[in-house]
Amino acid sequence: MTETPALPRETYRHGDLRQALITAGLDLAREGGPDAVVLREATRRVGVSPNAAYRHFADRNALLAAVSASAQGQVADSMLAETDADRSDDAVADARRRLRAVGTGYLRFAREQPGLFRTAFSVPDDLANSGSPAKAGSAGLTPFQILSQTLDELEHAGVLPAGRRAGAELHAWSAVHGLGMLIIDGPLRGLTPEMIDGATVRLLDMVDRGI
Amino acid sequence: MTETPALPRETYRHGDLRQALITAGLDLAREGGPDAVVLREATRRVGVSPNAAYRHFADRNALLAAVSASAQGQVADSMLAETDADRSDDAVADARRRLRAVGTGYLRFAREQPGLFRTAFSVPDDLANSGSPAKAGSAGLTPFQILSQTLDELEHAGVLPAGRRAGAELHAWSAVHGLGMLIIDGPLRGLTPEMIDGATVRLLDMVDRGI
DNA sequence: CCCGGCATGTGTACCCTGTCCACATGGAAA
DNA sequence: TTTCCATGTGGACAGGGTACACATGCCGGG
Repeated sequence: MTETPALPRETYRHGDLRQALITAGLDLAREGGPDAVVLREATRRVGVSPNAAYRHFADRNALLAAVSASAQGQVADSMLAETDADRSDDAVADARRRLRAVGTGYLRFAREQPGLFRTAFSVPDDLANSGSPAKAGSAGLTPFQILSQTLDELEHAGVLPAGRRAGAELHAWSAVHGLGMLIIDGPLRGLTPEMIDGATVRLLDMVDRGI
Repeated sequence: MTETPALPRETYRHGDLRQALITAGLDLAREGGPDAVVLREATRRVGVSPNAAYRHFADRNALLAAVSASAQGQVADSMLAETDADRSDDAVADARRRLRAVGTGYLRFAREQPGLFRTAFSVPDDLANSGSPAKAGSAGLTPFQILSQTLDELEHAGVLPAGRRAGAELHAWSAVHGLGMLIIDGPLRGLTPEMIDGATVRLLDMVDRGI
């Protein structure tokens, strides 16, 4: 952010080409999803030759992975943005409300930033990396970690039976993620925002009842 | 299937180039997902010049859409393959079992044919087309139609309250589809088949409880 | 303070892909 | 039989990923 893009730079070295490429990649992803993250275009926007990228990323896929991780950080922010920090004296209601908020934030991001959302989750990943700092949002937590914490609260509040706690991330995430995908480029495109809101609420009802 | 691929054909006309290209596209998709559906490669495998494809498809995207629809037909077959036709005298148990079977078949396909699964659902679609014959399996039903019928049974059996029937496709599908995506290239890759089986069962539990 | 090495960028080149245009061919309808 | 047009072919162009050789100048050791 310290230099003017697409203008010839003063110094031979760029300063932080790696981050600049990721930022450019995020712009591309926002506009057109993962396929739009084109290595040559990213370097062009940064004002650097195409091959310069190879000093910082093994190949296009490595760049895309970095962009994807960064997008996941934005998802994390969106998830937390929906939660209100103040707690009532009803731990059960709090915990359930919080799970809904996290899901709502997740789906809001999917709707508002479909390109970034697809990019965030279209790169093959691994559970082992689900806590990688590269995927964390401003709060330092990755989407998976946020969900995990929320489920922990649910368990402590006694809403989620201990026997169902293990792997619960999976189920909650599946439901919400699936709806996100179906809304973005599945058969649910074209629904009005109101209809999507309704579907979101009812899907979260299902999770609330079923988890 | 009537001609030998990659061999020079006898006649000037191909016979059914359109279908041959779709078949080749399915092979490509099976091996590498939607991105692997490369127009030139498909024509190459069929033994035809690249431009010949343009007599049958407006562009690469149209080919991909046709391949995707065909893949959805295979998903439909997989969903039905899991259901056993015989009914007991317990309509409630039957209906619930059938919903599980449909979900299981869907997820089995995702695991066994990840490339085709991704291809089936990576093409932007519309609810209005969810019943298009191009997406139907051998039984003449599309995945969406199969799910709808199953939910109708659930409602008739009294398991699904009438007030929750509308849009229930959405929620059931979301949950199962989300798990499929997470298994294929989300953070759940690398789980053993047993773990995936367990996750599948428990996810279907959640749907069963929550829908 | 200077200098040399190595990280970082550049240029050139190759192959692959999608797609446009002009042209060829031959099966079928008149 | 003749003609027409649906179907294929060939050539060409732009854009993309990436390998290889080369350039540059920042930085640490003398």
